[in-house]
Amino acid sequence: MPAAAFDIATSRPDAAPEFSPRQQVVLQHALTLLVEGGEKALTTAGLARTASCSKESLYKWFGDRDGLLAAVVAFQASQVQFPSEAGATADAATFQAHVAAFVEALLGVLFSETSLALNRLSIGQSNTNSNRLGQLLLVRGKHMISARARTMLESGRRHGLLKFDNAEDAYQVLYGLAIRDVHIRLLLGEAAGPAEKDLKSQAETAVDRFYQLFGA
Amino acid sequence: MPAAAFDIATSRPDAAPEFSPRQQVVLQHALTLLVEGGEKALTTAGLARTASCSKESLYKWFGDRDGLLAAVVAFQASQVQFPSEAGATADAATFQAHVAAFVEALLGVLFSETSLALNRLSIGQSNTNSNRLGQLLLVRGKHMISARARTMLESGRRHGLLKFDNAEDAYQVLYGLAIRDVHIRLLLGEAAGPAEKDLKSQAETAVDRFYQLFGA
DNA sequence: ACGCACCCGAACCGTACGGTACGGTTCACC
DNA sequence: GGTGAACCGTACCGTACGGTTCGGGTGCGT
Repeated sequence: MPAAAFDIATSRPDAAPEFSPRQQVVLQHALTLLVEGGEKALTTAGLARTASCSKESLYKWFGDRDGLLAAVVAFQASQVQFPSEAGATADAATFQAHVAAFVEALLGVLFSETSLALNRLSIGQSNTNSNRLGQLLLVRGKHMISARARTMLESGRRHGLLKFDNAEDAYQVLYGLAIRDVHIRLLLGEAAGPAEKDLKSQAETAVDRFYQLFGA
Repeated sequence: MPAAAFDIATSRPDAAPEFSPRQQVVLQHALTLLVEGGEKALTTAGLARTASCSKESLYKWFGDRDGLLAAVVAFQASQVQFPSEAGATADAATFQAHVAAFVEALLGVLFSETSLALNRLSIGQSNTNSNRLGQLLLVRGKHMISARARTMLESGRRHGLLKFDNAEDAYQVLYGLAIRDVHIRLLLGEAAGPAEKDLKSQAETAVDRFYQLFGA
């Protein structure tokens, strides 16, 4: 049992695991394979060949195939960055624009091929392995974003720009207005239409409707 | 090549395939296996044992494993029934109640373990096999429901109860308000909380908000 | 120069599973 | 009673893939 294997069970869910540069390169290759061909395309032999490393190293670094998958998810989650929200509540218009920018970033992440591939992977594994991947994606992805969104919305409420009882509830409505059923359709393999590619107007429409419901 | 094999490629997507009673029993067993253990739990040998049939029959009926999976999806889609909407636009209150009932039924379907298992299956396969399963689920499931919803909303508009430009757009908003991110969280394996199990109040809240946006 | 840590590439093993073949049984129909 | 279709159970085959082992190579500290 190699001591350096990536074991998500023992690592804090909110702790950023540190991968060596070499390992990050390999994980990036794994991600590419995953985006191109789905889970069954990511075999240990195939990854070793693509990334020009040995299977022995893969097993030393990640323990087993599940550890590799978990590492891929954790690695990609650590790559996603949202725009800062410093001093975004100067006035009503800039705050609304800030919310729209947040939603646009959210759409950009969720509709990207990378995110779709990882969601497909986690969903496909969600009824096995005591569901480590799904939990990982939720904790490192969705819950992080949700927390960011809640603080943003709370800030708007404190400044008298929004009115709601429950920030989580308000965020879920914003999410629903923005994502609608596009996410699940993309996950199922439907190609994105032109309207779905215009993230900016989708975000603005969603925020407009959100303000109709929760604007002060 | 058995002549009776279920081949989704040659069957019209909107045509209901006819499975013999014996085959339906087997497909029900397959569905059970799928709900309990996910895709990898549905092996041909396992299904043959569970359903007390021979693998030979499975291959004769469904061609190969992909055909079996497609048949399971088609079978379950044919089982889902929505409440009739006959004469539901008598007055404003009953129409709104009807919309709420529709949304509640939608939530009931999408949040059921069966639907979740089939969505997980289709999503997991969506980057292989030229994506037959995802297309099947979309055409036989989502698009059917979407068509039903659009006619319902159009009816409301004709009676002066709703106001919108694009019925598809309005439906997507209704969908987003109702589903929010609950579907994807359940797909990822998160357990449904008590609030998520109260379909009726979720539906009513969603319809209330929908009327704030699209009520005449 | 020596040893040690790390790693690559390839060969190897065990197993699970998709798919096929075959003998035996039931049952409908003539 | 005979015949053939459908089907069950089981044994079997080929292969793909997860995981292990081993020989050799490279660079670094002493």
